Amino acid sequence: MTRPQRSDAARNRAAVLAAADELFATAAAPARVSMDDVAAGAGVGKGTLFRAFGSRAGLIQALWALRTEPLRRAIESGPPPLGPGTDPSQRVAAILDAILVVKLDNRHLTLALEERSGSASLYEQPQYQLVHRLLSDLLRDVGRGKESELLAHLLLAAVRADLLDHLAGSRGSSRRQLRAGVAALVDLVLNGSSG
Amino acid sequence: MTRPQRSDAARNRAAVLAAADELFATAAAPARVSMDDVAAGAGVGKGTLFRAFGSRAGLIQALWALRTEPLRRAIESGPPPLGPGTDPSQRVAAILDAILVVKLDNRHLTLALEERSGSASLYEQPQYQLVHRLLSDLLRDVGRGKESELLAHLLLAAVRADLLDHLAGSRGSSRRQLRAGVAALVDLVLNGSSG
DNA sequence: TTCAGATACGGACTAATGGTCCGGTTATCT
DNA sequence: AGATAACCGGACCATTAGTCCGTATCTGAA
Repeated sequence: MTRPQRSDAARNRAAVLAAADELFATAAAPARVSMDDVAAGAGVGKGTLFRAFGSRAGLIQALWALRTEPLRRAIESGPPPLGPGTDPSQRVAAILDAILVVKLDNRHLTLALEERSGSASLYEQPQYQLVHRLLSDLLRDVGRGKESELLAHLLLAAVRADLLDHLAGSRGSSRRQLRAGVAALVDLVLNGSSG
Repeated sequence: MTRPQRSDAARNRAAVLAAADELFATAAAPARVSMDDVAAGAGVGKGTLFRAFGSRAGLIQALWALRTEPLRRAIESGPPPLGPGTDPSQRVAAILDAILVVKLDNRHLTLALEERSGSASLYEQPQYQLVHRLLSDLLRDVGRGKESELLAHLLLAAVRADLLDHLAGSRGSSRRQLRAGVAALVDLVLNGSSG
C-alpha cells in the first residue's frame, strides 16, 4: 500500500524533472550535468533529489520515460503503423524509425541514458528489454526463427546513442540520411534485399 | 627527436602493463580497476603511471594495442583471408570474425576500452577509425557505394563490447552461436541473402 | 482550529577516484 | 667520479555520486 505522495514532494519532483530536462538539453555534454547542478537548478536540496529518484540513473530513466510516453502509447495501443494489428514488417520499420527520431530529438538525454553507470549496461534496462522483446516477436512472426533475438539486438545497435551522435555530430549526417540508412538496414534484415 | 627511454622507465612501463592486464582479467568489472590499484599492483607510484600513459584511457589503449598487435599485422600484411589480396567479401567476413574473437577473449579489457571516458567516445578512437575506414573501403569495392560508410559502422556496432558481454554473459550465448550470428549478418549486408 | 506525528527537506559530510605537482632519486654520458 | 637531465613516488587536489540527520512542513483527526 503506497499512500499518496505529499504535495511538496510532488511539486519538487516536477521541478527536478523540469530542471534536469533543461540542463541536459543545454549542456555541452551530458556527463557535465552533475546532480548538484540539477538540484541547484530545481531550487531543491540534494537529499530531496536522491529521495525522489534514487540515483542519477533513476533520474535519467524517469526523464526518458516521460519523453517517450507518447511513443510507448502509440506502440502499445495506437493505430498503424506503430500500433498492434500492423503488418509485422512494416511495424518493425515504423518502430525503429520512431525510436531513431526520438533519439535524435533528445540527443543528450539519450546519451546520458545509454552511458553505462556502474555495472548496469544498456541491456539491463527494462525499457531496452521491452523493445527488444517486441522486436524479437515481430521478427519471429516474419519468419526469422531462432535468429530473431540476435537480429533484434543488431537492429537496436544501429540506433545507439553514441553512434547517432557521432554520425549526426562530428560527421554531419542529416536526419534524412540517417532515417534512410536505418530504413535500408531494416529492409535488408527483413527482406534480404540488396540495395 | 625523441631520445631513447631510460631503462627504469621502460621497466616500469612493462610492469604497469603486466599489472593492468592481470587486474582487468581478474576483476569483476573493468570499472572497478582503479588507477591506484594498477599502480599498487605494479609496485609503482601513481605519478609514474600517469607519466607513462597520460591517462586511464591511454593505459587501456596501450594494453589493447599490445593485445591486438598480431591481428593488426595479419590484416596489414598477412596472408589471406585477413591480409590484403583477399576477395573483399571474404576479407570483410574474416576481419569481423577475428575482431569478434579478440573481443570475446578480452572481454573486460574491451569493455574498458569502449567505455566512454569524458567526452571521448569509441568513435573518436584512432583504432576504431582505422578499422572503419578499412571496412568502408572493402564495402565500396564490393559495390556498396555511398552506403559503405554507414554499413561499416553498423557491422562494427554488432560487435560492440557491451552487447557481446550481454549476449555471452547474462544470456549464455556460446562463442559458436555468436560467430555464426555475426557471420550471418555480414552475409546479409554483403550479399543480401536471406537466411 | 489545533495538534501530533509521519513525511519530506536540505546541505554539510563521506568516500572514491582520476589526475597533478615537485622535492628527492637515479640512470647515463663524459 | 661528477654533472645533468630524466624519472620516481606519494601527498595533494578537484570533482562528484550518494548518505545522514536535525529541522521544517504537510495532513488527517479531534
